[in-house]
Amino acid sequence: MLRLRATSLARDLPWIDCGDPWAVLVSEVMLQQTQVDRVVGPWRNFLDHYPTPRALAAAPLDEVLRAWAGLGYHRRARNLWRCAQEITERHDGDVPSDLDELRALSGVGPYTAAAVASFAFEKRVAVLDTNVGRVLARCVTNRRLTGPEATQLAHALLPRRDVARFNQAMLDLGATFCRARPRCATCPLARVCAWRRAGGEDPAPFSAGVSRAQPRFVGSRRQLRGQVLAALREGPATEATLRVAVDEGLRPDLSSVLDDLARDGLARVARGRWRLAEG
DNA sequence: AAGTCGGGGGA
DNA sequence: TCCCCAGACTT
Repeated sequence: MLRLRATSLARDLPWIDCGDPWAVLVSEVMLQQTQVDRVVGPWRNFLDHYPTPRALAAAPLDEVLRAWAGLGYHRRARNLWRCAQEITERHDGDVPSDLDELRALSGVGPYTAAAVASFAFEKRVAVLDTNVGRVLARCVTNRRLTGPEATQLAHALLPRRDVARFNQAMLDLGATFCRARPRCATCPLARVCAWRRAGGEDPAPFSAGVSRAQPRFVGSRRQLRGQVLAALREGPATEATLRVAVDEGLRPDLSSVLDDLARDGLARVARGRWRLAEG
């Protein structure tokens, strides 16, 4: 049985034990596929602007997208904005504590729902992300796990109490030692790690919850989307103006990317001028 | 099951 | 240069 105890190895992050479910929810959405170091600053700024779900729900989307600057994955910002409206309407402005009610919110998937339920409400649920996925595959089982296997195993490992602390410790282990490229030399679990003891190939790749490799970013449509949104954050612009503002090699995809942004509800065009969507 | 979606830091 | 990141959603 894997046993973890609180140690000085735990990371000290501002949303831990902050006592505000909304602040926890915002942090978890920002942390989707985004490193901790990149989230801390924008998280403080965002909560400064939108301290409650009602405050975010009442804001125009273009303003929210400007507050999102630096985080990427801009559909998360729109989803969080819609999420705030759903919380305001369905839950009287309070972040729900029920796992299924959390899961029903826009932009809240299995990971985020479990994280908020555990970290904000002390619910007895396991969080499963890329960090935990690697710890389960390597340290606990030395096996590539299916989704149901990983979910069941993560829950079975939960201690009777201090569940939030346990979940946080699993995340910290994965982020500090059991990384994609593991640092076994200093890992506190190396002695009991199933993979270390057995040797052989790394079971983590393609195991449940573990992030998959992404296509290259430079030269991609994603890069162009980012450049277009950066330009639109400054104000409305014609397609011709945007074309000059983005990298030359990306220009052939501009019209297509603008259509995508409109379809995603992030931008709109009127009388030939593009701008961030207000809602 | 596979694609799509940011952008910067580290090796 | 390549690799990685506290996932969610669409097709």
